[in-house]
Amino acid sequence: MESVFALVDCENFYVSCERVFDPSLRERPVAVLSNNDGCVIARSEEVKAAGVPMGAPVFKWREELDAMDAAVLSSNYTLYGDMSRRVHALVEEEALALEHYSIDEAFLTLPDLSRPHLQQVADRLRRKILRRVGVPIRVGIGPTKTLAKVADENAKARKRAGWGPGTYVCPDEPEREELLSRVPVGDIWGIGSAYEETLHEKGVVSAAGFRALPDPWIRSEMTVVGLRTAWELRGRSCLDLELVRPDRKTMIRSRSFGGRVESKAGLREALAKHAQRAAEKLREEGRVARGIKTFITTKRFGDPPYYSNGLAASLSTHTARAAPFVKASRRLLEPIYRDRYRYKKAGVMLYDIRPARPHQESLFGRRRCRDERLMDAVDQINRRYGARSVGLAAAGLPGADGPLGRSWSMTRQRRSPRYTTRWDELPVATA
DNA sequence: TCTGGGGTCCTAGGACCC
DNA sequence: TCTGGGGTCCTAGGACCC
Repeated sequence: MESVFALVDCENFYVSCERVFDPSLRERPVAVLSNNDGCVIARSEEVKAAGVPMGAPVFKWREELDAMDAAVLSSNYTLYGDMSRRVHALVEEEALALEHYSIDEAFLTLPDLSRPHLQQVADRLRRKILRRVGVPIRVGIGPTKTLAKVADENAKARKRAGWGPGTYVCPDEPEREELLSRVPVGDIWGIGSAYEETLHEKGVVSAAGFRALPDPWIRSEMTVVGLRTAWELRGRSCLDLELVRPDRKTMIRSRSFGGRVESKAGLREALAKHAQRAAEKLREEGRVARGIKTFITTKRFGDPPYYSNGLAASLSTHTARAAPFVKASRRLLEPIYRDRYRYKKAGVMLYDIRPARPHQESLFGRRRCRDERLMDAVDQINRRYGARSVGLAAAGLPGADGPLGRSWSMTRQRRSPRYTTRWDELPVATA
């Protein structure tokens, strides 16, 4: 059966989740912040209209946000993750097949019906999610993923202009050409700021202009990735649904510091925390890793001089135990650490990851069993009594001031309750 | 004072091998 | 005066995404 692609995109997802459970937010502008409460990563329409960009540092926009009486919230990923699961489950009921593309987006395939018919399907889906989850979605439909994205963008633009409910089906040629001539080239999925600049220099400003470029030029300037995008815009599908998520190849755990860290001891503690968390995550996923890279950086804005460095190593065996990674992170810090820099961020990356095959870790069978039981116990205690109730001393003691002191601590001061995943944080209805 | 965190893919170039 | 022609593997860097 012929099929078409649809993209379901939750509108201002994090803001919408917050508004489901706190109706007072529905009448107010809302911004949701990144970890550390540093940047704005989700904005209600009012906040967008005021010009606050995605990723904007909140301190720079404090006045604007205050002036419009915006609610400024810390992010609550537990809540968003659970809401995302609900949306995906309902969308799946309507789909031939579904790809969980991101926390707030899903690609799906639908039967290739007439355009008015597809429009009905999209509108029905939107009503259903709104009624049963409370989150408004947009739906864009087209013959390829990239054109479904274009349709979704168009649905957004039309809705802002007061023309539609937030659903749109990509038309056939020649109307499609007319639509693409109005899409700025930088708005195409797969064209970021660097390629946008290259294309502008060539005098190409619209999606229609881009897809008309000769293949060899696109291939040489933008690799096969760019070429696929052009073909998709011409209606030839090159990107399939990814029905099973491929196993991850790397895992990064990193954080910016609340303040600045200069001492080696401070960095050591931070890296140990990250290594420990990464190993914990590995165990959660039933995987083991062998490669580890540590990196430290002073950040890029102001505050010179800039320094950034990293170093990688391979352990003697695949593992998911914390201690080898913590030890390695300490060793790898030595050659890259430089005195007198004010470090802003540190992290570890694990690579060479594969599924754990039970009882194959190393020759030291007895030792391994003991360590495995220890890690099981650690995970159980942390699940029961809260994250990081126990851990390695190298990663600092909970609540104690290690070398990192307060500069480490992550601020998340305005997080809303985890309404849907914690019994003690359920919303209360009063009659 | 204050600027997120986590991923993927592709290419070029070097090391090494036969 | 002259520098093979393939391969593979690895890494760094650049591009993109949400």
